Order: sequence, then C-alpha cells, then structure tokens
Amino acid sequence: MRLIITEKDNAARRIAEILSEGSASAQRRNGVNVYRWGDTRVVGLSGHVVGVDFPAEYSDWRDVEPVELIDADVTKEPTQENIVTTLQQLAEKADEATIATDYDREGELIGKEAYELIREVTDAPVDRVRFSSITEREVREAFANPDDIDFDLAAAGEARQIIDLVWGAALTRFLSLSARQLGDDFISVGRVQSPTLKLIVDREREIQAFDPEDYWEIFADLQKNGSGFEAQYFYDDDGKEAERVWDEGDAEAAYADLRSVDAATVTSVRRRTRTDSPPTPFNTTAFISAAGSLGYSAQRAMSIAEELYTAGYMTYPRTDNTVYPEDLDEEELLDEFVGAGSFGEDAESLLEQDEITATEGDEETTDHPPIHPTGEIPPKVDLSDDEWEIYELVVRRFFATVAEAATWEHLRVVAEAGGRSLKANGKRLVEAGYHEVYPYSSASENHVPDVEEGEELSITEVRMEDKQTQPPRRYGQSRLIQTMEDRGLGTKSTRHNSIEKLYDRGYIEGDPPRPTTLAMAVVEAAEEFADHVVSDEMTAQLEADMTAIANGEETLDTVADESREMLKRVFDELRDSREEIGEHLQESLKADKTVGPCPECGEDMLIRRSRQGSYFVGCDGFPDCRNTLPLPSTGEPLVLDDHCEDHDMHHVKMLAGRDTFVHGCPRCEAEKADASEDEVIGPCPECGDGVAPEEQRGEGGEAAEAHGGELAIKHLRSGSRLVGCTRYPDCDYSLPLPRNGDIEVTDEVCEEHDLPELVVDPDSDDPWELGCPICNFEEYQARTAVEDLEDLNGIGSATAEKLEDAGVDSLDALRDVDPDVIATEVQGVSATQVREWQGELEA
DNA sequence: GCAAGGTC
Repeated sequence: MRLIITEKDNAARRIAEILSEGSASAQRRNGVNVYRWGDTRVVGLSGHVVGVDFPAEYSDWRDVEPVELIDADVTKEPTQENIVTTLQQLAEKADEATIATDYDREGELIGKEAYELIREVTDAPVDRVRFSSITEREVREAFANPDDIDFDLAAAGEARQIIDLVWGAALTRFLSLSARQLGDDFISVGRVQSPTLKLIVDREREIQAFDPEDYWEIFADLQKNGSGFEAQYFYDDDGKEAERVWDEGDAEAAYADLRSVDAATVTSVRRRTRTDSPPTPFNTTAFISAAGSLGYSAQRAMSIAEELYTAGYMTYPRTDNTVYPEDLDEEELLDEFVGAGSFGEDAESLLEQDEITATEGDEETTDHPPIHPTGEIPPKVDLSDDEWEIYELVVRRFFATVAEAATWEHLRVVAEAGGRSLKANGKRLVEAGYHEVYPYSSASENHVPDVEEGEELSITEVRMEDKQTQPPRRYGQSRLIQTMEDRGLGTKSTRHNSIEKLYDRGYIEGDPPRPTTLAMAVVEAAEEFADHVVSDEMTAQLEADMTAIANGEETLDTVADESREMLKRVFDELRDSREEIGEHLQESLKADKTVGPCPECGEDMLIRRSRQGSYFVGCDGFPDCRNTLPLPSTGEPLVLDDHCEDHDMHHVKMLAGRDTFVHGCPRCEAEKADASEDEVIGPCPECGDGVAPEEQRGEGGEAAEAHGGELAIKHLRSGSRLVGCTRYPDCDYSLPLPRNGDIEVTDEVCEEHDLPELVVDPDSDDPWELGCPICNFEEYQARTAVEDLEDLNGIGSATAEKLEDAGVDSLDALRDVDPDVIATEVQGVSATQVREWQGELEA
C-alpha cells in the first residue's frame, strides 16, 4: 500500500481527486478523512500534529524558577491524537510513504514530524514531493519526480520552535511571577508579540510627546466662465514649495494681499498624463488590508476567507505569493464568470482585451498561489452579506489584476494675484482601465478647467484657515500587519492572531488599538532587561540562523545553545530587579483598573471580580472600607479616559461583542437608580391577583399562587432597567428593558397580558413603540435565536433562516439535531458542516 | 496557565 500525507484535509482530498482521476472515495477513520483508490491512501494532517513542550516536572509555575526552563529538555508530544493514531495505523500497512505537505519551511518541518511518526512503526521508504499549487499539472509533475525530505530545512524550523518556547516561557513566567499574576491574567512575552506591542507603544509615546504647532493655510476660489475651482496659496521656502504658513503675521499679510484684488493671472499650465497600474494579486497581507478598508477586522476577514476557501469558492487564503502560477489560465477563469450575475458583464469586457496579462507583485514564493477565485461561483443567497462582500472583493481583485492600466490627466495651474502665488492641481480620469472592475481604490477626480497662460481668472472668495499639526496616527490593524510583514514579524498565518493575542492579554484595546498602562510597563521592563525579545532583531537574527541551518552551515544544537546562553545573560540582569519590576507591573495593572476615588475613604476604587465571576467596582481599602458600586452583568469592563466631573470617576465601557456599550460613571448610574421610584404598570403574571394556575402555567411548572404581586419599571444600581415584580426577591419574574431612552407608559393595554404598551423616547424623531413588555420579550427571544445561529462560524444569514424553517430555531435545537436528517432537509447544508457546528457548540 | 507556528 502506498500512503500519501498532506498538510491539511482539503489538500488530501484534491490530490486524491487528481491522482485517482476522480475515482477516490472518502472514509472516516478515528474521525479523520482517508481518501482511497486502488492501493493508495491519502490522509491530511492538521498542520502540526505534535507540539514542543517541557517535561511534566516543569509544569508548576510556582515550583520552578523560570531560569531553570532555559536548560530544561524540550520534548515533542502528539497534540492531535486522532490524526497521529490514524497516520500510524495506515503507516503500519504501507510499503512506501510520500510526504506532500506545503512547499515552505514549516511544511518541511510538518513533513519531518510525520516522517518520525511513521518511523516509529515501520521502516518503509519515505519520500517527499513539492508543488506550490494543487493543479493537475503541478501535482502530476511533482509525483513523477519525488525527492527526499530536507532535514536541514526542517531543523531550521525546529530551532525556531525551541528558541520561541524557551524565551517565551521563561520570560512570561518571570514577569507573571514577579507581578503575582498567575491565573488567567498572566503577563506574556514573545519574539513576535512583544516587538508588535512595542510598535504600538512607541507610536503612543510619540503621540503623548507630540507638541502641536499652529499654522495657517489660505485658499482662493477662482472662476472661469462660471466654472469655479479651488486654489491654494503657496510660497517659496528655500527652493521648496510650501503651503503651510507658520507665522500668523505672514499669513495675515498674504491673506490681505489676496483679498485686495479680484482677479488672478495664470502664469503656468502644465499637463501630464500618468499611468495608474492595476493592483498586484492578493497575498494575505494585501487581502487583509483591502478588507480592512471595507471595515473588516483582520481576524474577521481571515475567518470569512477560510470559510470561502473551505467551501471551494476561493484559493487558500494564507499565502505570501503575489505572482500567479503558470498553470493559472486567466482567460479560462474569466470565462467562468461570463453570465454570472453582476460579474458577467465585467468578465466579458475583460475578455475583449487584445491580450490578457496579469500583474505580478514583488513576492514570488512556493507556498501557495496568490488568493484568487476558483471559478466555482456561489449563489448569492448561500452567503451572508459579509461573505458575499469579501467574495466579491476577491473576484474583483482578480479582475483588476488582468485589466488594463488606467490613465489620468493631471493639470497643474499656477496663478499670481496681489503679488502672491496660487496653485491648483486637477486630476481627470481619461481611461478608467481597471477602475471599471475594481471600485475599491479611489478614482475620484478633481476638476480644474482648461486655462491658458496669461488668462485672467476672477477671485470669488478668499479663505484663511487656522490649523494645527497633528500627532502621528495610531496603527490600524491592517497597517500594523503590513508593518509586521515589513519587519519580518510573524507569518502570513499568524500575524492577525498575534494582534488578537494582544487584545486577549489586556495589552491593547479599541480600534485602532491603544496600549494599556500594563502594556507600557511590560515594554519598558523588556526594553530595560531583555531588549532582544522586544526588538525585531531577535527575528532577524533567528532568520539568519535558520538560513544557515538550512544551508548546512550551522547546526540546530549550536544555534539553540547560543540562544540559551544569551537568555541566561538576560536572567543574570533580571535577577536583582525582580521586585522592582513586579511592583511597577502591579502599579500599572492597578492603573488600568482604577475608576476613581472612593467617596467614603478616599482610596482608589477598582474594577474587581466577585467569586461568582461578576464584575463590580470595589474600594482598594477593603476590608476596612467595604464601599462598592455595581456594574452591568454583560461584558467585560474597560476603564475609559472619559471622566465624570461630579464624581471624579472614569467612565466604564462594557465590552461584549456586538452588545458593547458605554455604562458611564458607575456612581452616576447608582445614584440615578437610588433617586428613581418604581413605576407600577400591572399585575405580575406569576403571583399577581387573578393568576389562574392551571391555564397560565405549562405542565411541570410550580403551582402559582396569587400574592398580589405587581409588575413595575425598575432602575437598578447597575444601570440596567427592567420590568420586575414588586415582591422581589420572593418572586423573581422579570422582563428586560432597553438600557437607554425615556420610557413612556401609554394608555393602550395589551389584552392578552393586561399590561400597558410602552414607548421608548416618545419625543424623539424616531420613537420606538416597544409595546407590551411580555409580547416584546417573546419576539426578542425568537429573534436572538436566529442571531445566535448566525454567530456560529459558517452559518450565513440565509442558511440560518433556512435552518429555522426546518425547525432548527436555536443553538440547543442545533446541538440535538441529526446531521444527516438536516443535510437532506436543508439545501446547501452538509452533514459534515452540521457536525462541525455541533463540535463548535460543544467547545 | 508560558511562544509561535501550523490547522478548523
């Protein structure tokens, strides 16, 4: 038997399809797909199926000095038991095995890991094939010319694994122990995350140190034959053209000169034609950046791309390559889009070009082809709006790369007025070229009319604007990823995760991300004692070492040992400063949690977490001072810069995904609740007068009794509002109310529930007729069920609705459903997909 | 409970 091993299931399936000419069939073995035909089996791994770690005796953070990790053994253990088992069971029966993992360094290492697992059970020969895109020609050629595993290249990858683990674990434990942060909130450090964090921190330092400068700009509206355009005053500053006037007196003088005349004379006209080349094919970074300008976070863009890839609509989204492979026939791919809805016309017009030549980027790699559509086109209804928007972006980017260049005509006009110079730069799109098919890059024109030298133009208005220089801008996520790539930090597959990790660790918040006080302290500590790990030099050095190992000039052991020695020197420095570092980190952690002064004792009030896991604001003087303020029950609190002047307290924001909201000053909220009276609106359906137990209660419900309970609109000290029973806590019946807006109780009464209809913000432009609170709550529950489904990865809104029609109207229903039944009942949903959702639900 | 790199 011949065994073929790929890096992922998707690749296994497609390679089996190609090599078997379509005759391969799939079988599950230990929950892993195995593709078979004749005497061949193909199995896909899931990236690394073994991982590096320290032996068990090092696992307790308190029992081990972090420095001891430097010389600890590093072992490899299976992390994906099912896949390892399946691989070894198949290997036992194999006469030969072929490693067909991805064609890059990490793929070589993953291949070597598979090789070692195979060697544990058999001596059968193992060879290696390499191809950069899974096309018929490349795959056949690769399998016709098998090679051997490049153990040096794999060793280069292992050096990275060991060095990252040892540095990351030792320093992470050191900082966490020094600040006594051992729970979920440990303080992490790493070769990629720390330099990335430093980028953000450095930018924040620039912003904080920024001293704005005043300047003035002067604009004049010029007119020719009724057609107006704007020109800007400029002057000669040491041979350079300058628009900003730094002296107010100078600005006033220029402004006065320009206002003293009513015409300007054109002194120069320059026309230039500029070619605007179409964009290059998408690699991961360029894709994330383009999706970013459509408003998608890096994480979200990648997650949608993965779904579209898995569904077969686009190629693998993790690639560095910006050059289409020779195999890709652009014309054939365009043909697939002819007649395909909104893409059809554009595809046809592209096919009419004399020649179809794709652009090429600078990066040409062997890992995967650039991201492009596969030519299998999804029906629009099968995708959610977001999925479709991303799909369209990928299709149109491909279109753009085979489209013609655009041409612009630039028109520069200089005029003199009152002894001052004015200029205007016009821009006109002459040939739209790729802009016709790619609306994402700006094609905006700036109209400046045709004028000639010596011509007189009337001045209709002169404006002077006072401005200030602005601090540098914070990195947005896609700019950050671009900068990481430029500096060699992380990989196409990990950069977006690294940024996510910084959020999770409490190092950054908001979008664009801003560093917390803790992040500032971590970077400061690292800069002082372990500058290597917080600079991109560590990666640069590692890259150089890995290249040397791959070329056989260095060995894994010497490189790893040198790195260990270097880390020991870091720890020599750290040893004496442990307490000082710990205190600084703790102060910073406290600063991030400080809301304001306690009105009872003057100590700080901090965000704390109760034993039940809920957040509240508590006095740092505890237990001497037991003053607390409640917080809303949804989300994680974040202390904002905004300030309440009455109480000297920071506002608090509750982070809860799409339900994120600003709670405001916790004292204001509590006082508002204390000052408000409960407003009774009707009988409680559980314990009010007139309760009819047998009819109102379903079977199994506790027997309800009439106790005279009434429902009232209540304001809680945590800021939330609800309709609840006046007998609380004896009766805990409650209905939710919106957090914001005035609530009016109307005279209209719901007949079914005997409760008045409510209106939110009755005096606003857009009042919300909430209606009977019970009816409203029932509708709300039905609605969130669909939204819950949509939140599950891979369920678009169309699919969620179809599932609901089939009776799967909640996550619980989805959990209990038979995948095979749903697959037959709901079009476009496979049993495998349902199993994946169920797995996700379990997780 | 550490990292970064694969993968879902």
